[in-house]
Amino acid sequence: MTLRLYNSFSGQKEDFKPLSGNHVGIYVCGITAYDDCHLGHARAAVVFDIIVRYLRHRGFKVTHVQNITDIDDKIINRAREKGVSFKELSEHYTGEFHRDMEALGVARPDVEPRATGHIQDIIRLIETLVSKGYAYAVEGNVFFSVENFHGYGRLSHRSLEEMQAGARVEIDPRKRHPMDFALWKSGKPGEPAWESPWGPGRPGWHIECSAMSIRYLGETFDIHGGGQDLIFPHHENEVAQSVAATGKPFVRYFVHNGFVTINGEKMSKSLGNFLTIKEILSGYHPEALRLFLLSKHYRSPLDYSEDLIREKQVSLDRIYVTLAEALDAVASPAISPTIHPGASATGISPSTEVETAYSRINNLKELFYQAMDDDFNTAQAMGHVFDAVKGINTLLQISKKGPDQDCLAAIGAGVSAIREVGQVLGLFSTDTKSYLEGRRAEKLSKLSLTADQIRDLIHQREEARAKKDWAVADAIRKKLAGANIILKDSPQGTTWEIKE
RNA sequence: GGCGGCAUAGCCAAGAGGUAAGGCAGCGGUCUGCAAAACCGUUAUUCUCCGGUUCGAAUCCGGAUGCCGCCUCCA
Repeated sequence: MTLRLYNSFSGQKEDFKPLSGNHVGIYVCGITAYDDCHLGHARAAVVFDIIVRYLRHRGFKVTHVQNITDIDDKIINRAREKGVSFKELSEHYTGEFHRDMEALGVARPDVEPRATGHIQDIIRLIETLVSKGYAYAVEGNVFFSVENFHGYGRLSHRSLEEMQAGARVEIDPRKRHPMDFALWKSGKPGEPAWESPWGPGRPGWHIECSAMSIRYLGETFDIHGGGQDLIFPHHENEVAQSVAATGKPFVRYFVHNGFVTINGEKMSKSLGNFLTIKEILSGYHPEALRLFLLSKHYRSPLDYSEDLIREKQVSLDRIYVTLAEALDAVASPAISPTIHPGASATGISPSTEVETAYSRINNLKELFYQAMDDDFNTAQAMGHVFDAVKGINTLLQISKKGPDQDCLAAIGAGVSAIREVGQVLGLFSTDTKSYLEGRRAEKLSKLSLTADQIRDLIHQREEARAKKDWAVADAIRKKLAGANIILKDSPQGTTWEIKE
C-alpha cells in the first residue's frame, strides 16, 4: 500500500516516495518565541507529531527538523515593552513552548535549530543570492528580487500581477519591485545586530528557514510543513530563495495544516478569544485535546468550543473505561494473553453478535493503516478505533456471563491493537488506572461532597437495600444524583462515578 | 479588488462516480428491585440550491447563495 499525501504544490494527493530510499527529511516551521503558545500552535504541533510518528511507524527513517525563530521584530518589540533583552524573552518563551509540547505528548524534533545560531549560514546564503543576481543591497538592507526569479508564485498559485493588484501594504520605496522581500535588515541603534558584508543587522524572517533546512536536510528534501497561513508569503519566499541559490528543487511535498477558529471566529487578541494551550490543559486532559484536534482532517478548518472539547473528554473517558475493564478481564491468571484470536474465533460461536465483535477487533489495524495512508485521515481512523472499542465491550458483556478462552484472547488482542494505533495518534498512553483515578480526583475536586461522605451514603443505602427498603435506597440514589454522582450496583457491590 | 477553501442528520464528522463510516444527543429493547454502564435496534430515501454529463452523482462540470481563509505578523 502506498502512502498518499496532499501536496500544496499540485493541490492534489500524490503518492509519497522519499528522495532517497527509506529516509525522509521533514522540516516544519516552528514558533516565533515571543508569547505563550495557543490552540493553533497545538494543532500544528499535533498534526506534524502524528505525521512523523506515522511515517516512523510505517518503517521510514525520519529526520524531523523544526526551527525556533528567536530573533524577529515581534521579539524585539515585546522585549522592549517588558524591559528585557531579546534573548531573555525568546529563551523564556522557548522554555514555555517546550513545557506545552511535553504536556501535549508531542515528541521533540531531532534537530531544533535557532536563527541566531545560524547567522553565518544565513549570510553565506544571502551572498550567494547577491552574486547570482537574485538579490540587491540598499542602505544596509538586502532584498530578494522576485522579478529575477522565474516561478515566483508557484506554491501559492498566484502571479506577480495578481499579488500586486491586491497589495494593501505601503511599499518600501527602496524595493525595486513591490513584492521584493527582505533577506537582511539593517539594525537601528539599540537593536540586536550581527556583523555582515552589508553592515550590522539581522536576518529577515524567511531566509532562516532556507538556511537551516538546507543545512540539516540538504538542498532538496522531502516534506516541508507548517500552517496554511505560511503558504504566502513565507513558504513562497523560502522556495524562491532556495531554488535561486542552489539551482535545485527545494521541497518535494509541501504539507499545510488548516486553521483553528473559536466559536466560529478567528482567534485573535483583539477579539479576546485567544486560548493558550495552558488554559485548555487546565480543564481537560492533554489526550482529550489531541482527540479533539484529530477529530477533523488536518487540512480542514477546525472550530473549537467548550461543548466539543468536553465531548472529546467524555469519549476519551469511555475508551479508558473499556480498556481498564478489558485489562481486568484478561488479567485472569488462567488465560494467556498471547493467544491470537483470529484463527480460533471463527466458528466458536454461532452468534453473529460475537462474529461482528471479532471482526471489529481484528480489522482495526488494517483499517487504521488504510485511513492513515490516505493523507493521514485521523478522523476516519478514530471511527475504526470506536468500532474496536464497541467490539471489546460486546465481548466483555459476554464474558461476564461465562468467560471463555477465545473471547478473553480477543479482548486482549483488541486492547493491544488499540494501544498500537494509539501510539501513532499519541492517545491511550496513560496507565488506565492512573488515568481513571486522575479523572475522578479532578472531578471530585469540583464537587461539594468528599469521597468519605459519598462512601457513607453508599453504606447507608447498602443497609437499606439489604432490608429491601427501596424507598430509602432510592432517596439516597436521588440525593447523590443531584450532586452529579451516579451509583452503579453490581454483584461485587456499589461503585460510583461523577457525571461530567 | 485578486487568489483559494468549505457547505453531509439536533450537534460534531468521514466518504470524492456504484447507492450515506464513526462520535455526541434522542427514542425503543436487553440487563437491573429501580438505576447506571455496556450492548442490540432505531434516527439523513438523501448530502445548500438550480441546471448539465453519466446506466448511475453527496462525489465530475457550469451557475446561484451562504460561510471562511489568504493577499500584512501569524500555526
